[in-house]
Amino acid sequence: MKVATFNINGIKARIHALPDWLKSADPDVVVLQEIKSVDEAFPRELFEDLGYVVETHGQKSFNGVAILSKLPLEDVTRELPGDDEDEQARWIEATVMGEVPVRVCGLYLPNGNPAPGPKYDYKLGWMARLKTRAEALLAAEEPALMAGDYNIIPQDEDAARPEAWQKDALAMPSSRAAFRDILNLGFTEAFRSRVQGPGHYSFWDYQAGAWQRNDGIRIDHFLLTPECADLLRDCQIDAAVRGGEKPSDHVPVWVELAA
DNA sequence: ATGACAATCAGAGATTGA
Repeated sequence: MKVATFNINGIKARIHALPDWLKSADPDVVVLQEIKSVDEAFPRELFEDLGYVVETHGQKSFNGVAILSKLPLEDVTRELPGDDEDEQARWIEATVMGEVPVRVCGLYLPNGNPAPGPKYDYKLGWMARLKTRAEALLAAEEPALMAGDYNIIPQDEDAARPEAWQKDALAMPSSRAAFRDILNLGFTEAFRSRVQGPGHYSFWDYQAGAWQRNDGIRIDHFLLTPECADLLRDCQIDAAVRGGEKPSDHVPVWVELAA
């Protein structure tokens, strides 16, 4: 079973690029971030025609997440628990009924800039709620994963120019520590469990020719429970998608899971 | 230190992003 994450930076703007990638990569499940659309405006038929079940958690203008799946989904939920006041659409989860059922959580973690400030406080608060949900996933002792745009550069090797990010909410020591606080509960970061070393990125800014200069950062991640890590067969970044027609600034990252 | 670029909503330019 191939599960992917892709921050598409607007479904309307990716109406060609996303189906094109789905046809070539043929993932069974995709979690999308930044659909930037309300549920009613999401072009679900486009993906249903490609064989996907569509579950969205949309919002006007900003944020918004979704799950596309060729396998049946059960128990879809759309809120990260812990703050009833939080109006931002950044979380969706469902159980994918494959050969082995897998709980798949799709997340769009807050950017947090400028830091310090209220947006950074929101990021850290959101990560504290994420940790609580992560603990519950571990306690269930079942295959589960949390995938999406974490807006975290885990280590200096995950940026082409780490010095440029030192004071940024994506790479500050307190941001990295909050990420490790979750990882260290017992999750496997899928990509780093299989690939070592610098030069692997999932985002390149639209500005200043970042793609052409390979000035990227790696901020889209998969965290697997131990039971899910047992199933991990591969994890790759589809970097070439960034060079396509009218691309998102992020590219897809995917895992292959097998019993 | 700033802006570069893109998307959204709206119907110009502000806001957001990373």
